[in-house]
Amino acid sequence: MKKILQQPKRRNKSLTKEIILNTAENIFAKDGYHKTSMDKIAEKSGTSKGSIYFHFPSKENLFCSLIDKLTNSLEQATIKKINQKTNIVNQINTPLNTLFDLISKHKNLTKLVLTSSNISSPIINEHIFNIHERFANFIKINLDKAIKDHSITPINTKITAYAWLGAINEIIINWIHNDKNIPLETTLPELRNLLLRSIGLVP
Amino acid sequence: MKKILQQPKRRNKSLTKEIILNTAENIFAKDGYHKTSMDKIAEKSGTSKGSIYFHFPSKENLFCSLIDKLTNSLEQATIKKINQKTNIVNQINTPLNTLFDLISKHKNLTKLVLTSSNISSPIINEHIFNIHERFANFIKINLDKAIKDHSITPINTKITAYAWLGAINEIIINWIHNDKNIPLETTLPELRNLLLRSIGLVP
DNA sequence: ATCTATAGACTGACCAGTCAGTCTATAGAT
DNA sequence: ATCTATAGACTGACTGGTCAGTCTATAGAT
Repeated sequence: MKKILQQPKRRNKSLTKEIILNTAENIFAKDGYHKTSMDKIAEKSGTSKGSIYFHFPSKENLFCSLIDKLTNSLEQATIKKINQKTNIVNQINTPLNTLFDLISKHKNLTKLVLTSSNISSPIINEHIFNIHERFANFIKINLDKAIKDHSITPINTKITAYAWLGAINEIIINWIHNDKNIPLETTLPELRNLLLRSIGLVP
Repeated sequence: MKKILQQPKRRNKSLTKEIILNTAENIFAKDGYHKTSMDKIAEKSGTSKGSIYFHFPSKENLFCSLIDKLTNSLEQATIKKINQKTNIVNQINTPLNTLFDLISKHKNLTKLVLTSSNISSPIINEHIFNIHERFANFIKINLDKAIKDHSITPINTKITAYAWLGAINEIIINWIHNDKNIPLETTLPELRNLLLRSIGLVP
């Protein structure tokens, strides 16, 4: 057996896990899932491959953990805002503002989440699909509420929710792609009006 | 050097190219970009790797050729339909019908085109982005026309076009994922109304 | 004889995941 | 206060496999 001196170990409990997550976040966001190797994450995080596999069972799992972390914070921030507002227009406006604001600050990550459909891993695909479902459901529930209290006329809220989700995604993806430093917020008024009109409200 | 007898060659000019394209289409659609190897395409098509690389310079190029072939036929079919119709409601309804009809018949391929964003290849990403742009532009031009002849009130047609594209995509992706044999057409009336309302028309 | 299409063995790079072993903090015994 | 023993965090060389792309040989057409 070879005997090669190891580097001195860090001793910070699972602060290492946090370091790995943060590094992975950056590299995945920059290079995408397939071009990111576990070796690179180990190198850039100043840890080691063994350490990564000590904290995460697989690359897929690490990736899903990341996506969860991100979408959870998005969801929490948006829910907090929507509950403060009473009328339907503000209920659309305010969370959309919050969403756009957060997204502007996490451009690469958003791209990662929005476009990681074709990773060819059933596990990840299912994960991403569930996130879409969660967000669509969030929209649906709020539309259902609005119908119940007669703020809007009855419509198929499931289809509407998915259509809205897709519309918002596409606007964001397009904005990410053209990084011309135009703030995402400039599209907000038009998009909001579009969404409002689509459920029969006149902005 | 080993000397192993080759199989007899096929002699069909560049019918081979067509065979390769068709086989690749099926495998890419079923397994996704990364899980599809050139060896598998060679094997399943009954040709060889050498033959594939004779007809296509790279895997990326083969994939892009495929996407082009598909989107071109979609675009052609849709354009043909839209030009026949005069009033705005039919101008939305008819091509949407055609689109949904074609998509229903090419479920796997649609999935392939709609979700191949995170392939981590700059060339393919750019290609896909251009296709989005082309489709959005197609919608935009028709909306602009409608504004010009006062069928609808002025709006930001670029944002609207991308929002529509995203909405339609998301509905389709969702339909593909839940393969419960529910025909895609059932979502059509609601989606069409949604789109119409979003530009200020009352269905 | 030359050109074109084809076959498939081969190369080289890359990479997820494993494993045998190392280091360090601390709990409990003395 | 000092001395183990154990747990748990960590290391990086290594393995086994994959796969895009290359190369040489060759069959048939002109």
